[in-house]
Amino acid sequence: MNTTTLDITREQMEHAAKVLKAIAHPVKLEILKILAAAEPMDVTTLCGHVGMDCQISMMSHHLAKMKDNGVLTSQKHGKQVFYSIANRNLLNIFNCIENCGDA
Amino acid sequence: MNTTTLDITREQMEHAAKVLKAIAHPVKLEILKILAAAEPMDVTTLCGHVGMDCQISMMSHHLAKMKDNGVLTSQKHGKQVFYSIANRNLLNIFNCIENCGDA
DNA sequence: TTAATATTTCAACATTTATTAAATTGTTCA
DNA sequence: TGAACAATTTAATAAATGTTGAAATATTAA
Repeated sequence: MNTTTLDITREQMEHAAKVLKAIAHPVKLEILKILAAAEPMDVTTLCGHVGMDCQISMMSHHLAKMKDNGVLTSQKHGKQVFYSIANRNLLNIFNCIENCGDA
Repeated sequence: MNTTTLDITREQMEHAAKVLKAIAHPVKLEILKILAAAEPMDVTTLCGHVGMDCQISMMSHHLAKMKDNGVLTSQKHGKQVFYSIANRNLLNIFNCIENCGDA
């Protein structure tokens, strides 16, 4: 029997669930991927990278939720708002997921 | 400017989003944590470990969803159904999240 | 075969999330 | 000032999730 003791409190669990919810969406993962390659980036440019089915309002909603949950940060320069990844350690989730694809 | 190119297709992204959705919930993360320490485990025992607010029907729903998305596997022995983690690589998500807490 | 136990399924409902368009705010520049 | 642009907010609606209790299914044991 394989075992691993994870030392995580219930509160940490609640927090983790919020963070995961904030990124558990194809477009939101795409946003992370794009920012991983080139951050910071403004909303309109980001929307262009995501693809033709991207609407600026939807993008703004996604970004706001990710920012609310501490996944992203933002900085305003003139008319534009530039988003960045708050903690790039989170990007390890992609490795983790790639290795779990063929379960 | 920090950059990292992630080689992940849109399809992988869709899949990843499904997996993340399947675990982005405090109780579901708790289930993973418990199974990480002692798998396989039957539904009733699992429910006992989760705590007083656990109802067997709710547990069953959570387990079904996680199984549907390839996170868990199950095996029936007599009256009981024992659940296991399909791919323990997924547990790295916990490390990843612990390090991202203080963003 | 009936009773007891373990789990799933069903059905109803409340809550949350996603999507879209329109209205609003804030900034720059002519 | 006011036109143009970037982004957010609001509001309406659709879709997905979470929760609960009751009923149904399956297995074992009496």
